[in-house]
Amino acid sequence: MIAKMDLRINRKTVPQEVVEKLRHAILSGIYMPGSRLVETDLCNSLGVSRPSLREALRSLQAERLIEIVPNRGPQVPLLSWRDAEEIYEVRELLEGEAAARCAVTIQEEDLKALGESLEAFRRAVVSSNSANELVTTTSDFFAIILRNCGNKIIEETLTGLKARVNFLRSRSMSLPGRANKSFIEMKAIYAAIKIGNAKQARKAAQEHVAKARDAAKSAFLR
Amino acid sequence: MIAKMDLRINRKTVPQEVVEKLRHAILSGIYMPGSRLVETDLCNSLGVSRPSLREALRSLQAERLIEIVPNRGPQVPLLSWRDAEEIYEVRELLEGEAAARCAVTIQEEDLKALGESLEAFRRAVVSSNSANELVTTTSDFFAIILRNCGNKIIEETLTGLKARVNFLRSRSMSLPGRANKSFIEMKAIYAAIKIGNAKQARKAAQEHVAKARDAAKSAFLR
DNA sequence: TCAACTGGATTGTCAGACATTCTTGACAAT
DNA sequence: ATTGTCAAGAATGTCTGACAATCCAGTTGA
Repeated sequence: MIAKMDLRINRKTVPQEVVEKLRHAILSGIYMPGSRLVETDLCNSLGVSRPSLREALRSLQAERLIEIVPNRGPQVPLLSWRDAEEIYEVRELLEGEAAARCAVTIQEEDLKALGESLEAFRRAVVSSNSANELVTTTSDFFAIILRNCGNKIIEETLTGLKARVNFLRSRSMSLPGRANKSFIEMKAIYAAIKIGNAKQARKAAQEHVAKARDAAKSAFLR
Repeated sequence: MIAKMDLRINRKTVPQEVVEKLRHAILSGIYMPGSRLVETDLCNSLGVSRPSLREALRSLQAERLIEIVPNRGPQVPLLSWRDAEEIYEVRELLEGEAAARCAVTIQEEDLKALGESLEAFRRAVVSSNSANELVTTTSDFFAIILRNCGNKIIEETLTGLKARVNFLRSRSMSLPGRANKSFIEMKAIYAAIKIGNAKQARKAAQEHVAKARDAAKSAFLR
């Protein structure tokens, strides 16, 4: 069977590539929160000019992945617990909504992909060798829900929070037992979506976020 | 009485100023949706260099105020009705939440400001000389609610939608009778916040957004 | 009529330069 | 010992100018 071919040619511009590389670097913790990013150094290690780099930095700034203080340059922002709490509050609203919508609109094919990503997460939980694996599979699971919620604004908003959410996930997933509980909650979301029960899907998603927040709180404040 | 002094020194950088000017220009309709923005022209009229301008364009792109197609440059995006609908859906969720939170947390001083901005809107409705006045006063009213909702993410998200929301407002406010209905709805939101009733505030805000969507729909599809 | 081509317009990208501002360490004053 | 002042060095803010890559429209030729 031939997979859907992606005909989009994406010739990436230099700033776009820089954004992706830096985003990945920040997310994987190469640059510690609070640390400053020196333009000249970045230019050298990335092999791009300062104007291109600075365009990329502006994009990352808009994504809240970095802060740019005038005359001090860019730095990776620190995440306070209150910041994290606010993120969970918004997630509870929007991911609940997304799951509910998804339950009614998702197509067979994407439902299958959702099931597979849940299975991938399960495998990551039982093998539990890599914290990173837990985060990416969780992230994939919710990304599929977002793609199928039928509202681009919700999708964009939560995608914009992904960086920080994954950062929080990497902390809470390391708590003993959290990954497994997380799996049970996600299974409930999947089940509700599968039977097309919007109300139940919203509730399950909101509960998951609430539990995730509690876990993150203990991981954060230790 | 001495007003609260703002001690923040805000020395603005060139790109920041460009962002503000272009944002204002786009919002006030100087650049029509779909029209292209030519970098050289913008540089000349703004009196800045291309690198500075391009940094500003990246910020505006992240705000979804412009689209940048590689090798074609920036342009003001067209807003489809589906796009608008999605915005109203998110507003219903987030502005409802914001109003509810605001009802419990707002301080005396800001409540007063909220009342004043409602009064300013009323005056704009009765004089009804300027559509622009209706939009800015409405926008101010909700901006105060957002500032006091206690969640920066919600505030940022809805602020990011402000451009397009105001565009839609300018259309629907021109419908006969809409401005007045809008005032009644906003008065209900204010009343609920004033008595600190979160549930009622959420409901009023959601109802307002729903009505605004209906109005926008008829204005949009005519 | 339609395909191919060509020239101008526009964007993508870089290098280099200089003014401005911040940081830091040293040194003087209280 | 703490505070204040100052200078050097580092980093950012911003511009100019240049050239390659790409797109678009009008022209040419079949």
